[in-house]
Amino acid sequence: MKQFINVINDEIAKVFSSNDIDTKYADLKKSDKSQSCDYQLNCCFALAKEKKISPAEVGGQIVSLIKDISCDGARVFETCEFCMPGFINININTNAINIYLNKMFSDKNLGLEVIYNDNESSQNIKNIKSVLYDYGGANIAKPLHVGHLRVAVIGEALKRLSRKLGINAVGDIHMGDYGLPMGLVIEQLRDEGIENTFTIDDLQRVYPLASKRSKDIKPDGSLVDPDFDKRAHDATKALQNDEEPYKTIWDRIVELSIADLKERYGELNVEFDYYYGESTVKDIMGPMCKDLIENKIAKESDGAYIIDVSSPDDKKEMPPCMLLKADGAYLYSTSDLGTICFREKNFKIDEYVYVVDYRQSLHLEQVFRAAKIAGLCKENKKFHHVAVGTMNGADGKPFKSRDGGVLRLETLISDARDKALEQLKNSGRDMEGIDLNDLAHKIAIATIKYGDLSNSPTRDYVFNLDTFSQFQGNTGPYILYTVVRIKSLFRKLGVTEERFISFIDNLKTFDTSLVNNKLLKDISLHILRYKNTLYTSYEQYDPSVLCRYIYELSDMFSSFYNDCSIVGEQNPSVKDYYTSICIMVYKIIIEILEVLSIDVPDKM
RNA sequence: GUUCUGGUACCUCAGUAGGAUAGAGGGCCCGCCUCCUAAGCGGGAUGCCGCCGGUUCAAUUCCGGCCCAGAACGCCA
Repeated sequence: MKQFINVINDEIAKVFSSNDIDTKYADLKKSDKSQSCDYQLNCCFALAKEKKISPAEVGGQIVSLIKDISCDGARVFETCEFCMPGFINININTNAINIYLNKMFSDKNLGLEVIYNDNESSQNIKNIKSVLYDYGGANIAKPLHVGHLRVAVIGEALKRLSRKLGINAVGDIHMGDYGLPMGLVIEQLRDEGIENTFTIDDLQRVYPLASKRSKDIKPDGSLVDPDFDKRAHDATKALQNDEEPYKTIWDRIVELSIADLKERYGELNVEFDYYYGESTVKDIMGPMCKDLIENKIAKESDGAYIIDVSSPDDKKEMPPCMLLKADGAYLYSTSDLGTICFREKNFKIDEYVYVVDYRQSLHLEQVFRAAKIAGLCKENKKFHHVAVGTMNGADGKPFKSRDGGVLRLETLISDARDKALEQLKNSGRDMEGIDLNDLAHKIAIATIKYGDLSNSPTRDYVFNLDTFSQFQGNTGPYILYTVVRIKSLFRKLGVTEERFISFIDNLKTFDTSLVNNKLLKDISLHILRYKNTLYTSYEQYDPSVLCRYIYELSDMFSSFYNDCSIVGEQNPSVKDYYTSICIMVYKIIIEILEVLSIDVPDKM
C-alpha cells in the first residue's frame, strides 16, 4: 500500500509531466513552518532558473496546475498558495486524511509490505531478502559490562525492524569463547581444585584473577608466575586439540556461560537465534588459511601471512589484513574470515550487518575486503558495519563504575531499578495490587534502552541516569507514561483490541466540520508518516529515527489529552473520532516499542 | 605522522538533496488539577551553526585551508 504523501506526489507528477515540468520536482516536504501549513513545495527557485522566469511566476503557474488535485475521490488540498520568495505552501484536507487513515488501519499490517516488493523503497535495499546481524560480542566466562549494552540493544532493534519490513533476519551473538582467556580460566580452576564443580559466580571471579596472575611482573620486568602463563598457553593449545580434561572443563564453561548470557540478555529483551562463537569456526580456519596461502592470496611478510586489501581507487591508505601471526597462530581477522566462510556455507544471506564498536572500523573493512578478494563470498555481497559509538560518563570519557572500574551491566540495571522504585514511591500514586518490582524493572529497562536507542548509534553519547529517568522530554518513561494513559482511557471507554476496527471504520464518514483542531490534524499527518519513518530508520541503520518519531507523536498526544476531554466528550460522533485517534496513536507507539523491544506496563 | 569521526543555546543533542524568523529536551522564570494518571500541559528568555576564504541571487548546509576534541593505524581481541 502506497504511502499517503507518495500518492499525492504521484498526482502532482502526473500534472507536471503533461505540462513539461520535470517530475522530480513533485516532491512535497514537511513544512518547517508547521504553524502556517502542513507541506511545502520548494521547486520554484530551481524551475525559475531552468525556465528563465521569476520564481513568483513559476509558483503561480504551479499553484493553478495542482491546487485541485484529488485522490480516492477526495480533494487533497485545503489550501495551496505561493509565498514569497519562492515557496508553495500547502494545507491538506482533513477529509482526505481521514479516508487515508482508515485505509491504512484497515490493513492488518498498517500498509507495510515486503520491502523488496515495494515500489517505494530505495534501490539499494530492494534486493535484500535476508540479513544476518552480528551484534553480541560477549565473552564467555566474563560478565557483561556497559560496553556490551549498546551493540546488544541497537542490534536487536535493527533485527526486529528488518522483520517488521518482511525481511528474514537472524541474529548471531558471535561470542568470544576461544583462545588464551580460556586457557587462563581453566588453569586457575584446576589450581583451585574446582574444575568439576565451579559455578557461574566462580567463573566471573576467576577470570580477572587469572588474567592478572599471568601478567603480573616483578620490578625487573620478568613475570611473577611464569609457570602459570606457560600452563595457560599449553592448556589453550591442548583445548584446541580437544584434549582432556580441557575439553570437558571448557564444555562446562560454555554451558554455564550461555545459560547466564541468555538470562542477562533476557533482562534487556535481547535474544539471539545463534550462540555461535570463535570455537564454531575452529576447524574451518586451518584449511582456509592453507588454501589462501597455496593460492597466493595470502603472502608471507616478516614471517606472518597477510592479504593485500588495498585497491587502486583508494583515497586513503589501506593496510593489509593479517591472516596468521609469525608463530602460525590465528588472529581476530582469521576467526572473522572463518566466520564468513561458516555463514556462507550454512545460511543464505544477502547482507551482513555488524553492530560493533566504531574502533573496529578499519579491522572490519579489511576483513570485508579480504573475504571478497579471497573468494569466501561473492564479490557483490553486501557488508555493513554499524560503527557504534561509546557510552560515556558525565566527563565525556567511557562510562566507568564509581570506583573507576568497568561497570557491570547488572549494576547498571539494578541502579536504574532502584531509581524507578524510588520514583514510584515518591509519586504518591495508588499502586494497589501491582507488582512493584516487576514494574520498576520494566521502567528501568525502558529508561536504559530508550536512553541508548534515542541517541545516534554511530556517535558517542553521555549516559545520565537522572536525565534518562525523567518523565519529561525524549525519554523511555515519558513514552511509557503516554501509552499507559491511553490504556487507562481504553479501560474507561470500554474499548478493547477487538473493537479497534469499528472505530477506525468511522473515520471514513466522519463529518470533519465537527472538529477543527490543528493538533489532531498534525497527529493524523504524523501517523501517516509511519511507513516512511520505518524505511528511513532501516536505510540509515538508525533506531533513533523511530525514537524521535514516537516522541513527537507522544508529545502531540499529550497536548491533545490535556486540551480535550475524551471520556467526557458529549457528541458521540466526536467521541468516537477522539477514540480512533487514541487507537491509532496507541498502535503506532506499541508497534515501534516492539521493534525497540521495550515492554509496556498496564499501569504506572 | 597518515587517515577517519565530530565541533549548532548554559547542558545533552536534532536538522540541512543550498532557501522564508536555525529546532527539541533538560535546566531557569511564569501560569494550569470541581474533569480521562499534574511522573502531565501551556507560555517566556537564551545562538558570529569552531575559524578563514571560495562558489552562488542565497551557505550552518557544497568546495578548499586552518584550529580544537576523540579514534584507528601487522603479529591483542
